[in-house]
Amino acid sequence: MSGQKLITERKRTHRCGTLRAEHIGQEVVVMGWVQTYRDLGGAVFIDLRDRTGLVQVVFDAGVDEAIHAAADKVRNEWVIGVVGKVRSRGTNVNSKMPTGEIEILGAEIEIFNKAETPPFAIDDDVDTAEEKRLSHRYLDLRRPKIQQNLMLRSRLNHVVRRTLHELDFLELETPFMVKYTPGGARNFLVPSRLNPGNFYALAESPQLYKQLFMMAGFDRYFQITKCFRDEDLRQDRQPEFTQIDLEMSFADMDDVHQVMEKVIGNMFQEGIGVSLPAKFPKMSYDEAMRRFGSDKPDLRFGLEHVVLTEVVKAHPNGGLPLFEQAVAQGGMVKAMVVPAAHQLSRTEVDKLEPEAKGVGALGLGRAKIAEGGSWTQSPFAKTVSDGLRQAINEATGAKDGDIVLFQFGPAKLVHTVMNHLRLLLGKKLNLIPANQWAILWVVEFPLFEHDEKTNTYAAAHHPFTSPRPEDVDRLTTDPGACRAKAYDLVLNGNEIAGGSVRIHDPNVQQKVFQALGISPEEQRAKFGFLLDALAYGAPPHAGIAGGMDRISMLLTGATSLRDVIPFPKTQRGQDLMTSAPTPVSDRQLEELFIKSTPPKA
RNA sequence: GGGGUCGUAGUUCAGUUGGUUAGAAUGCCGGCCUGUCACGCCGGAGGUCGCGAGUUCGAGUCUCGUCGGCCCCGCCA
Repeated sequence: MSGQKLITERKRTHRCGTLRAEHIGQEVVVMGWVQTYRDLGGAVFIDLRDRTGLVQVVFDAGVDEAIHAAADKVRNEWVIGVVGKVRSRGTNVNSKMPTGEIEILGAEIEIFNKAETPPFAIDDDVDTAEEKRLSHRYLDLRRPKIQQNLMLRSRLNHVVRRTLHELDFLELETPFMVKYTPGGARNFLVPSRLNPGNFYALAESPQLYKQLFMMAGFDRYFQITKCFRDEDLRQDRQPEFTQIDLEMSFADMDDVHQVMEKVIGNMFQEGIGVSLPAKFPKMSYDEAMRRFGSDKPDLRFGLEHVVLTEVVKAHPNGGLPLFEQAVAQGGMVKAMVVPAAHQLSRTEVDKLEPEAKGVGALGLGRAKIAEGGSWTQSPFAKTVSDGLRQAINEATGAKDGDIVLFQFGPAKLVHTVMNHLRLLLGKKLNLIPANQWAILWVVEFPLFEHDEKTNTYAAAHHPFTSPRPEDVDRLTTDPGACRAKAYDLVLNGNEIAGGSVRIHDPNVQQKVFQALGISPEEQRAKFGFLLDALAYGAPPHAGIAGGMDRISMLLTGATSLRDVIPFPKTQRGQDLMTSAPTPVSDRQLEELFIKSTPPKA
């Protein structure tokens, strides 16, 4: 009853979850793991599991005493093979199982392997601590839901490859071990034994290499590839992650958008049967910040922001000195209306204040609109002038019973806090509809970000991003006002792709470097090879990189990246199964000419 | 670097004001049972209360530290 005969001679004929009424009468060979066994004395029922699902096998003592005795010993998670005839369950159909119309009458059983009792049940319903799941990831990966996630991801990979091949893209590879360049995300470093004291960096992205492919004439490149960033982890951030990376020559922004719309559209259609619009709507960065305080707005619900800066300016001495002060200092004032219908209580509003403070706010201004448009439950109620109050009511559209939340101060902080509050209330008030997909391009990003402390500019995307043609002259006069030919793809409030048109004109590139304060020596040291390549005949080119993990997460309905990555790291970047990273021996370090000086415990 | 939260049986959790032998469900082991599919019934085993100090006559419970999981801010060109 045990051995390997089913493997060497009989071979598997079907996968468990695929059997249906049409197979009735056939003798089948199935193999898998024991999900559950139900021993009724004279009959043993076993639900056998493989990646396609479950099928019930019955071992009947009345039919075959010996096989029943063998099946009687089987336990959960044992790996077995079964030969038997598919038969109807008659009146005992289980409508909850896709295979519930049929069962296999076991005629032969082979036990490939016994199993220890698993530390947690292999079941989607079991709410096991993440720590336990990750330390026994090979068991966690047996759970049907995560298997379905990874099977969907496999299909998505296939769809991406097929779509891009159809569009004449070449799948080309780039190195993981690359030159270290400062700026941007922290790099993981790899010591070079052959070059003592020198290090490679693990690639943050294939960015420079894919541009070099364009300069080499490959015209259209793509790759589904790992990227590495040594930054802190989040629910939607892992230190190694997968990008759908592509680049195309003789292309402008719209060409990249069309390709990506096709790729994402096919992923939705073939992955989960959802049709997205052929073209995705566009929104400018400025509009996104103004209306939502975020460059990745979730358009599935309202609670839009209203900028009141101009309203405050138009009502000098309006009785809200804090608002006026913020405006006078170059800041902004924003409001958000929570309609009366949501019945947000005073206590609930009070609870928002610590939330706002948690993301940097000094406080949370609020007012409840009473009959006739007056304000109550508000620190501003007594001082605000009738004129300013009415103007704010009008600008925000706030009506009787509505609650208005305010923030004022530096624009960046106001946006951050109001965005946080909007997302928080969206969840709290159940405003986010299920099964809805809000996708859009966010375009016209600033080319540079200004650093207040050092009064310098940094590349908002990366230093090879092309400014809009009409902004090229401003590179030297007013860098802060330059807009980039850069774009992000946003789905339900998640950034799922980002890219840009690249600079192919060495003169423009020089101006950008100047604006960034990167000296010619520094340019050579960091990007010499790319500048050389630009000088040898670079085609106009543009590209984008999509976050495969995040896209998979959204399409599977998972709430964490860890549910679509087979072997993820914890928040501290550890692999609980292998316990990586670990110390290494002094001898290994010596060989690499490295000294390690971890802080003492 | 900072904030929040959690850690008790294999698992998920409960555990009162600090007070007898730390409980439940499920899983596991044994027995019975031929139509179960959350099978049922009977019986049994199973605990460094994350770890270390401290307070106390007495700590799962209070204090401090530490380790780890998760969420967030900073960070992620």
